[in-house]
Amino acid sequence: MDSTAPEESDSETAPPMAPLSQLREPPATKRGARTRAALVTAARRVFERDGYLDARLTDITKEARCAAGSFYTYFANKEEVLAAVLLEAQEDMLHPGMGRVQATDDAYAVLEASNRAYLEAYRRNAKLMALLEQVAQVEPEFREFRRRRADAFIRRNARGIAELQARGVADREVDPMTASRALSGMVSVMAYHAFVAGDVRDEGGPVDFEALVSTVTRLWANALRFPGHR
Amino acid sequence: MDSTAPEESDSETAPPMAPLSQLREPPATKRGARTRAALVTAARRVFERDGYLDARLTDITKEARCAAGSFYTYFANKEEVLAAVLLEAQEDMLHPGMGRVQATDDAYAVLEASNRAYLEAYRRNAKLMALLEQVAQVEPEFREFRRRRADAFIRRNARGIAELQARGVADREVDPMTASRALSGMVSVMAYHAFVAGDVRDEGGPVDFEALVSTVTRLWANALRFPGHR
Amino acid sequence: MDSTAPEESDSETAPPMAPLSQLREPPATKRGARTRAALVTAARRVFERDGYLDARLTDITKEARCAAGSFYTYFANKEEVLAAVLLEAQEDMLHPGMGRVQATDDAYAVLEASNRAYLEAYRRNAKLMALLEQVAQVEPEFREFRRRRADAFIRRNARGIAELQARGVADREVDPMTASRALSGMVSVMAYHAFVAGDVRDEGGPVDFEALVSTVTRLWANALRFPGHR
Amino acid sequence: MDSTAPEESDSETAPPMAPLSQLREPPATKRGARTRAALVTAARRVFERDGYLDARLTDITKEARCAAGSFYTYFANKEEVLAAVLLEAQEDMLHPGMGRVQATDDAYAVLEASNRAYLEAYRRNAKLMALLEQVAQVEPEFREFRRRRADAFIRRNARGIAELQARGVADREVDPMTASRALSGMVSVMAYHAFVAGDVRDEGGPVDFEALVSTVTRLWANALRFPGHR
DNA sequence: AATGAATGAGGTTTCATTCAT
DNA sequence: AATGAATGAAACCTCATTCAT
Repeated sequence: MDSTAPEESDSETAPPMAPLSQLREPPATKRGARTRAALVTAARRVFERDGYLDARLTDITKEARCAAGSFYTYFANKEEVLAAVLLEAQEDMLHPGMGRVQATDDAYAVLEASNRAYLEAYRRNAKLMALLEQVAQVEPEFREFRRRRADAFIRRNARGIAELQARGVADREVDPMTASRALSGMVSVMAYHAFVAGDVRDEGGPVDFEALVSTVTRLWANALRFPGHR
Repeated sequence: MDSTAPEESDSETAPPMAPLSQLREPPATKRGARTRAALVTAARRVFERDGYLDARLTDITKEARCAAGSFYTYFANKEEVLAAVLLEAQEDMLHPGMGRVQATDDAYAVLEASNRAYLEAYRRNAKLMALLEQVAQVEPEFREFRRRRADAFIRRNARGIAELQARGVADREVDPMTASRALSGMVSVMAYHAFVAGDVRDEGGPVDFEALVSTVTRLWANALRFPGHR
Repeated sequence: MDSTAPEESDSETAPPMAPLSQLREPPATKRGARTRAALVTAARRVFERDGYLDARLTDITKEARCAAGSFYTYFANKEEVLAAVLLEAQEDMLHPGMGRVQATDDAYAVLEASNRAYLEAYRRNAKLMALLEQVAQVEPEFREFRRRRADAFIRRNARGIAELQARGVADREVDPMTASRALSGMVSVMAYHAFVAGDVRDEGGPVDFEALVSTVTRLWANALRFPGHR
Repeated sequence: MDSTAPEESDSETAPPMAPLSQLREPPATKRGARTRAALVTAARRVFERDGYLDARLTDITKEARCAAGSFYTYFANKEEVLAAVLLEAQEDMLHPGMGRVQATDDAYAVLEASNRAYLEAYRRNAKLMALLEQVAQVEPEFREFRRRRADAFIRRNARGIAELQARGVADREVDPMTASRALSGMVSVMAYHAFVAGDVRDEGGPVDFEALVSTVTRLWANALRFPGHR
């Protein structure tokens, strides 16, 4: 089974990240490719530093060491660079690689591995996740993006839950999609709190990552009434 | 026990909503009070309609049928009216009244009532909650506000969990605060999805409120391993 | 003889402070008189604290503990209160009383006494003088006021110089008015530097008043070639 | 010796006009340089016409035939353009060139030449001097600018006085700095009266420049008791 | 006389986007 | 392709003055 995750979408089948993939054709020359890449990198840095709303296009071009006008050779506006930034990071954000435990039929172990993979990915991309949260509140296009990303996770986990129900491992009373939404949401909220909101908190040192994984997994397993663990 | 809830703050004891309570002295005359009230009402309407960022002060004064300058008789800026709007709605948002089941010792029933009360309050104030989510991404002052609001709920529920653990009704392996954060977060995510994000969803009709309450309650109870229910 | 002074006017004969004397009739009731007085006092305090330009009418009414509207019962605008403030202080600013040495024919002693009186008056009213300098740069009406005030001093001193020339005590080569303008200006510049600009200076402690008087007097006497002193 | 002058600053060694020299990097292109220059010229014209306070930024851009926003490409605000205006005129205001009489040891002739040079420079820049007086009353930064400018003159003259004292040509009883402040101030007051205040005066025709120079020089020489001149 | 709320004109400032070089 | 200056719409905010109680 495949667990976790919050308010996002895009399974492997669905047209991935639809609205954001409408990018113009890639630069023809090498120099063009270099400039474009510099802009994307710069944009990510500026967005993560200043937030989407406070980021000015000139900040980005300045950071990329190119002229203000050059921006428009590659992007139509701020939204479009952000799309490029997210697209570039998408791979890592979407597919929290977890090959290891796949081969077992210990549902609990699989769940735990899955949660760990999700949380690690979240931690790795914390600033980007924070950015996405912000943008989603402001730009409908990205609200949709976030929704699809979340949905992808939720569906995946729902499939896992349904499977476990079939195997008699999970409580059959709950609707798999609803349960998945609730539990995936639970994990994503914890991730947000630990890696985004927690960043700025003075209280408490850094989050105990393993404790987080195990608490979340335990609650999830309990919620589905996994049999006889612990 | 007293359950549920997401990213909010301020118990009955703590200085309620600290940063927002720094209000200037109330208007001295009746007319002043009327104008101020009109502005707050107008602001709420405009904020809910256009969002915080797109709301222009002149829209608010226009809606309140007063001159642009009058705004500044009562508020220093957009933030301050929003504070007033939230303050006015605070009562209802903070204390999802649930007197009924208090007297029972049936933990499950109390939990369910508590969740229902929370979700009802969320639904009643859905637009405001959406607004708060948006503003929290943009204005640190309101991020703090949201955090305190969430914390209040989380603490309250953590106390409930600890109590149940003491009575042997809840799983003693989990840290009450962490579990509360996870489960309260789970409920708030569901509420957000149902009443905020769901508003704009085309798919699916209106959310089945009772199903929501019972699913959430069941997962919560399971997660804490309430004994032998259902 | 009667010395000193800067760029101002109003002798005893000329229509004193013409543009400022157009005040409305005094308040009829006792209460009115009290309010008006409070406003003038408050205005002086606010002007001296914030400067003329930064002083807001509401600051003045607040300081006077009365309503904004009440201001217009007594004054048409900011200029008019300032006129009232200056008028009230005029006596002391214009007639640096110096009776003592009058009876002597020692020109040097008279000159010194006169300078001392002028400088003492300037020091006493330093904040008001600073205010006047500021306003004169901004409001033509008060530029004129300052000019008349200066002229009065200059004319008075010019008469003194002419007299001394007649008695053979002062250099006959210079035009009394021009010399008076130059030397009176010299004293006023020193006063401004010592009591206005000097206020904010960190360097040097407070000005040595007596040294100031004697230097200024010596230069003045020398300039007119008073015979054989010192 | 090197005489004259009032409220000014910055000798050849000191960091010249400190607070105003914090300029951003100059425009990179020719067009940029042209626009910037047009703005400075326009600003000077508008300031001299309307005064600093009444000058609106839009007046300046209109006068410079460019868009309102273009202003901010080169200046952050009104203060900054004024700084540019003053900086551009500084050379002429600060170094009233007078090479001619340098080679003589006739102290009186040198003094007279120095005074003439100062007064000529003042007259040439009369409108700017008036502007500086106004701004100094309003913007602390420019008050400081004026102070430094004056100080430079005063120090220069003080050195001259000290030298003459050493040569036995000037009265040794007075402190050179104080005397310089007084006499330099005297000259600047006369200049202000003749070229700034006098502009708007109806009475009297244009000032007799040579009479002004000679009166001021005579009083100055007398004040320091230059021996047996005439 | 006093009160204090209401008014509204108008300047400043920002910054995404365009465009001439 | 790159440059960087020019554009201008739009929103905020101030505060002297008026006016209804």
